[in-house]
Amino acid sequence: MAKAARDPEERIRERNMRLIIKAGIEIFARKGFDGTRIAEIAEASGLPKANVYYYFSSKEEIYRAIVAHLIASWDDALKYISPEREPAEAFRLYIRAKLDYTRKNTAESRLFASEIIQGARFLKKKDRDHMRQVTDAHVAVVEGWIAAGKMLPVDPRHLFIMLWASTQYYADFEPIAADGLKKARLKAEDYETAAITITETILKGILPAPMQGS
Amino acid sequence: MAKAARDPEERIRERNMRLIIKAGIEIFARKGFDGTRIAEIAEASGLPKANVYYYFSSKEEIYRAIVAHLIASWDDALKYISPEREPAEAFRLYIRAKLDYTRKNTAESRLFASEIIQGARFLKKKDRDHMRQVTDAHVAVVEGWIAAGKMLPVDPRHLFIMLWASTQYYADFEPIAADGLKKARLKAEDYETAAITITETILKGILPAPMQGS
DNA sequence: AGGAAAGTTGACACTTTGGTCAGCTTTTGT
DNA sequence: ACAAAAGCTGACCAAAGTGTCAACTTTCCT
Repeated sequence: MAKAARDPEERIRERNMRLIIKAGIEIFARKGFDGTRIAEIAEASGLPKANVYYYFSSKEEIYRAIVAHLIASWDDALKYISPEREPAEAFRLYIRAKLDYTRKNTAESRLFASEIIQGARFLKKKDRDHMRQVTDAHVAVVEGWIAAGKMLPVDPRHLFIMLWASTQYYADFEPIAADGLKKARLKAEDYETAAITITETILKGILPAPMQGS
Repeated sequence: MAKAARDPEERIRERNMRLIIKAGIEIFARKGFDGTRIAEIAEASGLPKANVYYYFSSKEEIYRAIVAHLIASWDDALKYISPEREPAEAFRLYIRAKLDYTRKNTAESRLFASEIIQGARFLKKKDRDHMRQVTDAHVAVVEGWIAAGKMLPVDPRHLFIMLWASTQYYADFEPIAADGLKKARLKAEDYETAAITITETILKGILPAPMQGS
């Protein structure tokens, strides 16, 4: 009897939890875990504080729910790095996808950055293992390409770090990026130019020089 | 009479302020502005809380003192990007200097990152203008190199962002960088490999292909 | 030596915060 | 229609936070 549940039309719960999570992402991203007040999340989601506590039993629970959700998106862009593809195409797509994600999910990206800077206190070992595994798999693909002579011998792990760094910077450090580009705020076209610059530069850096005898 | 001061041997004041600032950098970096408690800074610096308030009248004053100090170091590595140098040499030195700084001043680097992610609330207009000016000057140098055919036509502003991003990532996001490299913690040698990979990749990406007639 | 300036600090006042709860209203299945 | 389940919330703590202060000790200059 403890199991019985009300499946159909569980809309209220869903909607309110979504509101809370959404507000939480925004505020946790800007204030970090310790700096975030639940009252603020409540206000931002238009619910009384006690109502927030009706759905989540603590601040940590809200935060964990969000972080857990973020991990899932780690893999998404990496899927383009697959052995059947040519390296040039693969990296081109990867860079675009990553920039696209950060542009459209600025708050999530910042929240993740914030969590890491603050010492990755809420990243469970399981999550980190998962990320490591995914990375390992893609490192292997790159090593394959290098062995096949399709890429210059670059350290694949540092290469991935360069890509993560370059693609996240625009969203995570927008004030600095915008200042650097002499814009008030970043727009889609800036991300477009970024994609082109990063792609061209990195590709020239890792692909064998074209038309060259041995 | 308000001017009279005790110049010689003002050691106590200096020493205690240094202790407070040092502890503050560490804790602000990890917790952000809102997340930091003064009691924590007091404990970390070995002083009673009331003594901290004897030197600084508020949390914000400590924070501002630290941020102001950080701005000064923004220029340091950029000095290598100077017109008399060859681009290859300039970028090589710049990348090394920046990585070196972040490795040796991890907490400062993270504090700065944290401040930006949290919306650059305490970066004064004056500071941002200064950073912008410094950037502009170096963009001009790169444009000069491009005009002289010493570099491929890259968007200089996005290029600088790539460099900032790649060189800061290791310190700011150490947990992820370490996982990516399959290490428990980053050591000097990892920064060394990073310097090599970044330098080689970027240089190939921005320098004209060697030995090529038109 | 001795008085003034600088430094120190436990205790206190006041505010904010995370989290609880009892009782209310709404929704839902029958 | 109606009772049970789900949802809602104002009012309330205890704990933790920021900042103050009056009284004490140390350091410094002459």
